[in-house]
Amino acid sequence: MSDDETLPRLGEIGLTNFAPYLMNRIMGRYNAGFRDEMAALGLTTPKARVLASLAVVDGPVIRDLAVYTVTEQSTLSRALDQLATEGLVRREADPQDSRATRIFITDAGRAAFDSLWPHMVEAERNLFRGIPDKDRRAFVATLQQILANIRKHEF
Amino acid sequence: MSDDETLPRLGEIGLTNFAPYLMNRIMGRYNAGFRDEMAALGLTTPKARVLASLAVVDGPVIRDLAVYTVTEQSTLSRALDQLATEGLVRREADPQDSRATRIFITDAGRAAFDSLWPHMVEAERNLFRGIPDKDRRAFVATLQQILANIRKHEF
DNA sequence: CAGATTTACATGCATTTGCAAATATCATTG
DNA sequence: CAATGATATTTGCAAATGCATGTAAATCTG
Repeated sequence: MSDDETLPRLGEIGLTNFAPYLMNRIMGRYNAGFRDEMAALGLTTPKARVLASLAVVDGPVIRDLAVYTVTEQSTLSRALDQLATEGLVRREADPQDSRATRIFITDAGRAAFDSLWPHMVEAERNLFRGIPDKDRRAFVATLQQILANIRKHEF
Repeated sequence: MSDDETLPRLGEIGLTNFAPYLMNRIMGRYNAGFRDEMAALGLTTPKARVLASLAVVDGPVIRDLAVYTVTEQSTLSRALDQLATEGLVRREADPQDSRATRIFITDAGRAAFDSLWPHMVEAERNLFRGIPDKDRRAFVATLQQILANIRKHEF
C-alpha cells in the first residue's frame, strides 16, 4: 500500500478480472442453489456444513468445527442445538478439557449426509462443466495455495 | 446423478480437494477481513459492493446492480437507502421505464471508493502471495469459465 | 384497448446473524 | 498456590437478512 501511483484502477481491471469478485459471485450463486436444495431436506446451510465436515473429521472440538464449516461460533452453537435435537449429531464432553465439547455424527446424521452428498457432487460438477480435468486440477491446487496464504489456524 | 455407484465419497476426496469448500473457506476469511476494514470506513459489505460496482458500471438499474453486488434485492434496496442518505449515490428514475430506478455514484461516493479500493487490491495481493503470475492468470480464466457455467443473467 | 400478467422496486415481519457479555474451566506466573 | 489471564462455549440483544407481499408501471392477449 506504499506506491499508490502504481495501483491499477478498478475500471481498468474490470470487475470480471478481479478474483475476489468472481469468487464471491460464483459462491453466491452456488450457495443459493445449495441452500434451496438443503431446505428441501430440512437443513440450513450451517447445519449441512456441519454434517459434511463431520463426514470427514468426526469428533472435533466446536471451535475447530467453526473453522471447517466457515461459520461463526455463535451461529454454529445454535445449529448444533438443532442438529442434536434432531438426533443428527451428539455433543460429548472432552475428557481432557472439560471446557471443550466434541461433536460426533450419529447414524441418522450420516444417513442425512448421504442423501445430501450427491447434491454437492452434482453442484460441483456443474461448476466445472466443460473445463478440462487438467485445468480443474490446477485450479484446485491454486485454491489450496491461496488458502494456505490466508489461513490463520493450523489446519 | 444416475450412476451413484461411481460417486466418490467425501472422505476420499477430502474437504481440501473439494473446490466449493475451499472457495467458501477462502472467501469467508477474505470477506471477514474486508468487512472489518470497511466497518472502519463506516461501510457495510453490501454498501461497499455497491460503490465498487458503480465504479465500473455507473447508472445501472437496481435489479442489475443486485447481480453485480451479489446481494438480495431487498438488502440492496436498504443499502441504497443508506448510501443515498449519506450522499454517496443518487437514485434517478429511468426515463424509458418509470418502474425502474438507476443508481449513480456521486463525487463523495467516488471519493469513498477511492479510499476503499487500495484495501481491496492489497487483500487480493495477499491471496496470491507467492503464486506465479502465469498460475494466477490461469486461475482467473477458470473462474470466468465457472461463472459462465452458472450464471443465469446476461452479464 | 380492457383485463390479466409480468416486471421493478420498496417494505412489513419473522427469522437469522453476529457481536459482546456471561459462565466455566484451564494455564501461567510471581 | 492464589491471582491474573487465556480459552471453550453459550446466550442476550440489537441489527441484518430474506421471504412474502404491496404498489405501481409496463407488457401481453384476446
